[in-house]
Amino acid sequence: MKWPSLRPIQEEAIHAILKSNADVLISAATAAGKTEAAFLPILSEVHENPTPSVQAMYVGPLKALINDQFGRLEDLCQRAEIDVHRWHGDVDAGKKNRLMEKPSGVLLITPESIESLMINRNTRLPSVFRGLKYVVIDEIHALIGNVRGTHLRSLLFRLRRYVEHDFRIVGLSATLGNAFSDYAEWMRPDRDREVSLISAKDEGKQLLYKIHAYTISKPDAHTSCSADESYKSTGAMPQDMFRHFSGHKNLIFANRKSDVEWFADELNSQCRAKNLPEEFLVHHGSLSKEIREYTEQEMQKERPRTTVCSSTLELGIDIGNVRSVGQVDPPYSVNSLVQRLGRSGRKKGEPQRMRLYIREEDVDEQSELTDRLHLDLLQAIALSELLLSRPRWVEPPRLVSWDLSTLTQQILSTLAETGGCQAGVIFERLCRRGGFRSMPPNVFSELLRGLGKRQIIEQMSQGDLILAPDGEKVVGHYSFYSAFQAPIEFNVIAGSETIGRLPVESLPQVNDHLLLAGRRWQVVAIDDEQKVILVRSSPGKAPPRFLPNGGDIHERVRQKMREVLLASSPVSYLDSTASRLLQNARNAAAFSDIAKGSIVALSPNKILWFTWTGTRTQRALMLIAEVLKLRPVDHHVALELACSQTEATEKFSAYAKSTPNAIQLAEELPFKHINKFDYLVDDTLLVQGLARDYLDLDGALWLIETIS
DNA sequence: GACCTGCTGCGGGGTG
Repeated sequence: MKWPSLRPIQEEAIHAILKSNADVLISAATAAGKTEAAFLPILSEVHENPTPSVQAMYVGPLKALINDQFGRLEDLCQRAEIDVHRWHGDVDAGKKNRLMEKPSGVLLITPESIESLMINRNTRLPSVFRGLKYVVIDEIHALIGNVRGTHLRSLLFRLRRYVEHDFRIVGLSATLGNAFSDYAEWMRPDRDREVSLISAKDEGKQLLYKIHAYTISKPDAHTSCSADESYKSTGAMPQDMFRHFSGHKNLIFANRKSDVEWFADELNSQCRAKNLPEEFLVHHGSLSKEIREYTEQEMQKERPRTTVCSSTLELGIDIGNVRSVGQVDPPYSVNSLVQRLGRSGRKKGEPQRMRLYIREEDVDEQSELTDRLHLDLLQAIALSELLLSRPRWVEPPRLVSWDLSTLTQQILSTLAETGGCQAGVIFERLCRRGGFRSMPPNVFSELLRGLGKRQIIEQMSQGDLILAPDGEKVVGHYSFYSAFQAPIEFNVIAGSETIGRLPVESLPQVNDHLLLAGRRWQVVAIDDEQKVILVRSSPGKAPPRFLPNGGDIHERVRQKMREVLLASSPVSYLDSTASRLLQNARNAAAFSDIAKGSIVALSPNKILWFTWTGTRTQRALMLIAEVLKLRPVDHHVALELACSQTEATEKFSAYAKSTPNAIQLAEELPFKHINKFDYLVDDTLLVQGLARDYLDLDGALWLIETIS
């Protein structure tokens, strides 16, 4: 390959893989040569001991990533005469059939396609995977701690049945943080193999970092101004963004797809006003594949281009050398801030550049206390402080203990794989020796009974369980293969071009204006049958609507926000507005005694309880306050309660003394169906899972103790 | 208060 030398992580990986029997985790920035680090030793071994079977399997979270890696691995493998195959939804059936008939070499695949193999190609599995020695999991941080990771882990355990000798796992990631043990636990719950860690040294890159703040006037409650109106009052922010980013190659991340569209349009309007070519592109998950690929290709060229994007460009898709990264509004985790920052300054000697843009409401003495604390700015500073701290802290993955939705999917899949099976055998494969180790046998039986009651599965006279006709329908539909829930969407089409998709729950009306793919449209017609929205070009503009879908914020981030608020030292990377707003927030905090106690009385019958805690604990507190009939309002870092301080303290203490239990509390949740297959599970079981994974009662009780 | 991801088999029509 004409490389002058190997990188240190590549040399280390060769030793770890060839000279030991351990599983391996490789942690290094994107484009640091992780794929080669894993595959150089693996391919050497495959080359020396060829067998008529797939010998190494690469699992990637994105089709685009698999396509990228396919090219690179083909280059490496050609000379060694090792076959490389890819398998995902866009690969044609002929190629798939050929692999099934003559399995060999390296297979690149998605978790969902492994699921489809289990169901549709089960008779071929022994010959295809008999000689499997290595499973390489790319971007492993994107899979651990969510249902997709639980799914993949279960599939890998199921696959072991077809493998002659147990395979080793090599995980690749750019942000492991200090959570090595969580990853090791995920990979080897039985600790039957060592897991060794190989991580690239911090290169000590120069970092240019700035937070810009803007005040926008609060939408007037009396004129009931729509959410769209607030977009119009962002003031000097788009102009500054244009000055900071035009003429170079950059990425600007926004938290919402509607913001991506809005800011791309604002920035391109400025190009037009200045008679410059439009240089701002868009990238997010509701755009058509063609438009996303166009943006990815444009970013690889030399021309100055800035892409406004959602988290789609956080993962390893190759988008060339990015000069600086922008971020509109504070992100939600240190993890994602690290990933985003890491997209800039990849060239040797280039600094990393990050600009955060924070929108804060204009406030005065009369404004609500929570508004006067400028919580978005505080969150941005808190995340920045955690990002800049050494050693750096990032959120550890949360290993979900009772994913009943994905277990249900795996039960149905096992029945399809085997054509019928004893309950005990399923329990053995999926739970006792599978991915769902913490599942007690009695809960598993109850889950099966629930599926029987719903006529999804049935028991034959000899005792074997099989799929009932309704179960066959669930498994037979192509949407079965993924463990995660996806919304129903309408395609947006202009002429013969598919632009993107919009969720059925928030469709526009005919004649409405719409921004999508960085262009302005008007809706011509909506076809409910075909699920199609026809649009044509039009000068009017309105941001598109997508579904809100809140995620979790870690408690450490909220604690850091409190620390920043109660400190008095200046923060070095703020612009003048941000400094002024931080000082105002600190003054408001001092004036309202937030430092002294966590409860602030707003009126005789209204208090704010500052909890500064993570989403799971806050959720539990909200539910408890509901149960206590305190009419709570969630301000994220605080609870607003309709009572006096004495009443709140008394009621919460009494609750804490009543030996509360998490399951009873979970029963109070208004919506219990969170994940894809929850509709096949009895509520009595779901609340047990929710009590473990969705609410943090212990954290809530601990906070209650601090106020009583 | 948010973002992202994935999947099949078949019929119809065009091309070599």
